Formats: sequence, structure tokens, C-alpha cells
Amino acid sequence: MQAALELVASEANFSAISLRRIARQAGVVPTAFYRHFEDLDALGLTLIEDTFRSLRQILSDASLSALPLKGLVRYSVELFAHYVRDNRLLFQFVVKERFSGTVAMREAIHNEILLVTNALAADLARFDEFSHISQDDLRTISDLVVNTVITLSERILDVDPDNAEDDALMLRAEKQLRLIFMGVGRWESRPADTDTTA
Amino acid sequence: MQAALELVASEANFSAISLRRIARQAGVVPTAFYRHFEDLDALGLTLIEDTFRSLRQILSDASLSALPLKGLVRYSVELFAHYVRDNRLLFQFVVKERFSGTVAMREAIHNEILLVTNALAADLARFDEFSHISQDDLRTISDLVVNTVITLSERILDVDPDNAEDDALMLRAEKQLRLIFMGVGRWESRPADTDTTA
DNA sequence: CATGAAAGTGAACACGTGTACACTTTAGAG
DNA sequence: CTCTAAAGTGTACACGTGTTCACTTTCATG
Repeated sequence: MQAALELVASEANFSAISLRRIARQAGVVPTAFYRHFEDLDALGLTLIEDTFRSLRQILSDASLSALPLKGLVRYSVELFAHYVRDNRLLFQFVVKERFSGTVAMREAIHNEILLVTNALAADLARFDEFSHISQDDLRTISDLVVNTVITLSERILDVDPDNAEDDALMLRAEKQLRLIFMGVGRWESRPADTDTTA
Repeated sequence: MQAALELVASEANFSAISLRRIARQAGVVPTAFYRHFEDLDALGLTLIEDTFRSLRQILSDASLSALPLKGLVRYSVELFAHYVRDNRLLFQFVVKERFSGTVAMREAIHNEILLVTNALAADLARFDEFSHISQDDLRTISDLVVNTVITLSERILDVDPDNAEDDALMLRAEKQLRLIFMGVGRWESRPADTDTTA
């Protein structure tokens, strides 16, 4: 698995590297691969599963919903960015395969992200500031937040590890999230369907 | 080029298909490929270039900045969604290669998106509603908007063409964009650095 | 109608690929 | 110490790959 991650990080993507190269990188003969996985696909799916199992762990450990809303944005962004940096190869793999992987892999990633989005919606629902928001709108908002965070991690992974440019990226994401939450204050979940601003 | 697009749409991604397969799909012998492109890379870059040339055309033709801000969101979303559907294969290619392509391809796509973001920032600057926003913040906002629209197109491409599920996707993106613009109303570009909402 | 460039052809090359099979080594539990 | 399952090995096969080269066909232009 480590060998696969290293190769994917140094090449275009997963489908561009072969079973034989992975085996070579792992210091093992090609046929030994089959002792561990049925398929390259199976390897990929395992990597995805591992990534998100670990991410879910982090997110539930942080128990964001127990914190005060004030300052939550900055804290969350930092937590997440830190975690992405610490698991660079794993996330790089997921980002690359999200749209270019096998159907099975794409679906797995998609479903995992959906889970995170739903969890966020449930967390947000606990705050008074969101009490006027319908369940449906909560998920729409969570979706926007999650997408913004995903974009942040894609960018962190794009700059090289010791560039220190990350701070600018985090600041931007933070601003964007704050902007979103500002909108929430004016949002009405069952408004007359007329535009309020645009 | 058409052959390559068709294959990429039916397979995982560009690096997973070979010169020989593209030639076969085009009804031509492998060596004939070299009469048109030096490289597979060159083909990919050309496809990207074409996609964005055409997209820029559409966006400038629409001259969004000449329209009233009210209703702009819905109109833009519809325009864009329509265009994505009409150029399904092309966009599918770009979405897949955005993170999993060659360095050259990834950079090309990244730069093109940056151009669109900057153009949007310039357009927004013309509206009175954004007069209190600093240039820097305008780009941050445009970035968020562009990312939201990109996410919309990724989703449109993920459901099959005649599913009619698109309306729900567009509605969600529309809501998210309106939420963002609501936030803009309360945004202060040089505030005391204290959080206003979170 | 001639001509020259653009497009397409077919054979050949050296090499990388996934997987099958029978075999050997490793290492931990009884 | 023994034995068994897991991990690793080496050989072999049929096939797909990018690229080369000299050759033929197509076809618009003068």
C-alpha cells in the first residue's frame, strides 16, 4: 500500500501505474501482490477506505459541536489542514482518484464525502444560530462548506510540502467560510421565492 | 480528438488509454497519429485549450456584467449548466484531468480557471453592491463562486445525460450562490479582525 | 492536369504488461 | 521442536505498448 501511494504521488494517477511497478517499489516479486489483494482495484478501494476511516476518527475526536461557534472556523480549518499535511500521500491519492478512478472507487469516495457532509449538517443543527434553517437548507450549506474545505486540501496538496504558502491558502478558505456563515444570518429557509440580494 | 474524448469518457482517464486505442477508435492506423500530434501530451493540451477557448467565448458573449444583478444567479447557472451539457465529453475530460493529468495539463487547467476567476472579479467590481469590497476580497469571493460552479458541473457530468436530475443540482448551486451573495451584504473588507458570526 | 504537401499505411523492433503455476521460505502457535 | 498457513519466488505465456522507417494514397492548389 505504501509503495502504491508513493508511486501515485510521483506519477499522474493510479491507473497509470502497473501491478509490476508497485511490486518492484515494494521490493517484492510481482506475483507476491496476489497474496495481499485480488486486484489493483481492491488495493485502491482499501486505500480509500483507510483514508476516510482515519478522517472520520479525527473529526469525531475533535467533537466540533461541543465547541463554541465563535472561533470554530479557524480551529476547524487548522485542524483539517494539519491533518491533510500529515497524510499527504493518502489524500493525494483520493484527490486524484475522485474523478479519474474506477467507478467503484469514485462511488466509494463520493459516499464517504456524503457521510461527512451529513455529519456536518447534524453538528450545525445543534447551534442556535442555525435554528431558523430547514433541514434541507442545512445540508445545502454543509455541502458548500465541505466543498470549500475540499478545495482547500486540494490546494495544500498542490504546493510542495515545505513551502509555507499554506497560510495564505488557509486564510482564504477561512474568509470564504466566514462569508458563508454571514449569509446564514440573513438566510430565510422558507422565504417568498424572491431574491434578497441577487 | 473526438476519438480520444470518447475513450476517456468510457474509461477511467486519459493516461489509461493508449495511442493505439485512440487511433483504432479514430479508424486509423497507429502511426497516423503522429501526423497530427507529436505526443499524447500534445493531444491532451490541445483538448484543454479548446475547451477553455470555447468557454471564454460563451462567457464573454453573455456579457454578464451588463445585466442587472437581480436574477443574475439563476441566469448564470442555467447558462453554464446548459453549456456543460452541450459539451459533455470535453468537460468530462477536463474534470478528470484537473487533478490526475500530466503536470503540464494540470497547470494549463489551473491557469485557465484562474483567468475565469479574475474575469469574474472584474465583472463583480462593476456592481454597486460590491463597492465596499476590497480588490483582494473580491477575488476571494469570486474564487468561492467559481469553485461552486465547478462543483455543479462535476455533478452534472456524473449523472447520466437524460436523467433530468439536473434541476435539483442546479437549484442547490443556485441556493449556495445566493447564500454567498447574502454574506457579501454584511461583509466588511477591513473589519476589526474579530469574528462577526463564527 | 500536374505537383507537392498532408494524411494514411504496414512491417518491424524491443519492451512492459497481467496472470497461471509449482515451488521455497518465513514465522508464529501448539 | 514441529507443523501449518502466510508470504515470497521464478518461469512462462500471450498480448499490448510507443516509435522507427520507407512506402502509398488523397486531394487541394497553381
